[in-house]
Amino acid sequence: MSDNRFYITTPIYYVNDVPHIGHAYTTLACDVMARFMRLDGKDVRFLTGTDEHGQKVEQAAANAGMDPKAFTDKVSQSFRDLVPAMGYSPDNFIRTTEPRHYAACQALWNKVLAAGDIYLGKYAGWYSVRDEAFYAESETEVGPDNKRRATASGAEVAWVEEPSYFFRLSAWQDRLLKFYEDNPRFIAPQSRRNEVISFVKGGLQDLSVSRTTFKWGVPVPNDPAHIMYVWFDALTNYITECGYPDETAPNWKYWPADLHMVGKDIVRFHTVYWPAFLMAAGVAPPKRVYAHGWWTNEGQKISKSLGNTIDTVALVKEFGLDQTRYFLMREVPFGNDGDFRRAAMVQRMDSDLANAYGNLCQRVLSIVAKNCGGAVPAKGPLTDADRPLLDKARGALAAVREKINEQAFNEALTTIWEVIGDANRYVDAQAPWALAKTDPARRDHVLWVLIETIRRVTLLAQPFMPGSTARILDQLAVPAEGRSFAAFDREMASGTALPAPQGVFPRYVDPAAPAPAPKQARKKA
RNA sequence: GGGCCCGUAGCUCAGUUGGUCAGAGCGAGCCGCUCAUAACGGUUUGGUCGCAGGUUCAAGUCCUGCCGGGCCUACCA
Repeated sequence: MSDNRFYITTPIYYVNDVPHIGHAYTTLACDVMARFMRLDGKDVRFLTGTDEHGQKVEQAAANAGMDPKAFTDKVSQSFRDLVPAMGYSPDNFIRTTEPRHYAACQALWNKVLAAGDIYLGKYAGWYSVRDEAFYAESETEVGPDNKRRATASGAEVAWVEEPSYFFRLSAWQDRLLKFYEDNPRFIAPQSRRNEVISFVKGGLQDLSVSRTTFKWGVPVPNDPAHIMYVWFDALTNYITECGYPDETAPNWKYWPADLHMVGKDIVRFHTVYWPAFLMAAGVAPPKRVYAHGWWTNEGQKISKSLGNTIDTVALVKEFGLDQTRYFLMREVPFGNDGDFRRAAMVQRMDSDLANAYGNLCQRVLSIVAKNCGGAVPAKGPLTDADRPLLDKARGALAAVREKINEQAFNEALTTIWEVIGDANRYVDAQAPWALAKTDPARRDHVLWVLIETIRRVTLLAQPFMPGSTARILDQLAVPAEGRSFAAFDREMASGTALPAPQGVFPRYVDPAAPAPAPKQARKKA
């Protein structure tokens, strides 16, 4: 709709899971987007939440001797706790157990039904409770214990026959392909887009969208023996938030979403089923779905059975919040799988943050504090030595914005750090400590250029590291209203009093031994 | 079986539509500086651009085959 609005969502997380780096990563990417867009003057809506329905939850609640709602109230808390722990800034945290969500699901269902794209049939097949999915017989195999399991997931399956409502997905193949073609940005990255198109071209089968084997979910209108398929329920949260079906609701202005951020495992639900549901109901599909990759841990796949899951909160505790956020966004080209290595984490923390950025701030600010009376020094005439640095800093906003619009977070950070690198080189080349004796006015001017450059890169780094950058901006005496991108070109005013500088990015301190790390720590693995 | 992606310096990766494309960062060695969080800067580090062919005046950059890694999907059953 209005290009001044920006609506971004995380998937809603299944409460039966324990939060891990996958959840944290998806939400972090959204948080960076949301913060950037807010700073860039957009009217942002950033939504995250939890998916609380389904047979697994029903069973888990029963096992715990609890009512499902009470149970989900409890287990969803760990996801809500992640918000402050990771510094996320969602505008709302939605839960599928909210009454308004039931209303939205049922309204969407009725629309699709009225359009003739939902019909009652019968489903028979091998069903896995754990996977919440039906499998073709060929997708299962009988193990030595005589139990049949899904080949892909290893989950036990049972033969189930039940009446079921179906979504007429088979009728949407051509319209979906047309939609993909007309909206080349809809699926990202490109490789995922290729996969989805290839999948849809391979033919689509009607989709079972209701279950009668359990109760914990949204009842099908006028046929409460049926509970809606979890994905029909879950995906709808994105429009529930906007007030659906009330298209006069205050939040409806945010729809269609600008970006659904998802992990690569749930691309299909978001790029095939979801736009088909919406188009069937006469609702505009979202503008873009970005499927990011997975993390491995020191080169190994992460799995619960291996016990090598990564607890992001523990990372924050050891390395710091902004350091962790920076690493996750910087280390890997967004969209690719990434490998978490402690050595790399420490490397980033020390080289990029402490040495390059933190030390730049510290060295410049301490010269200013000692030589310029603790105030922003006087700007003098610009020379050819100053212009390349200042020009690059000035151009960085547009460059970073371009990267952010493509979710190229690592490239956005690279762009910022190029300026930081140039600034460090500029310090050495200009040697303000030498100028102190020969040309104090020039010295002041050089320091002004540096402070101005630090201000700009720090403004741009805010979405990634909100806490640390706020502290640096405090040290630059940049007022709150000077921290949005609207103020990007508002230069530092000479004479402004500055507080005493303080280090913001410490180097990593090994809590164990003071012994230096072995030099060739990672030769082979 | 079909499809998609990838394999470039020790490590992580950039390399548009073929012709300074053989690069960056990190690590390591050497040198310099001293404002700073022993931080910063300069410089070096000599990679058959997975392998083998082909197209072209010219190919990491296009084509074919092969090897290796990842992913989507199908089926044999």
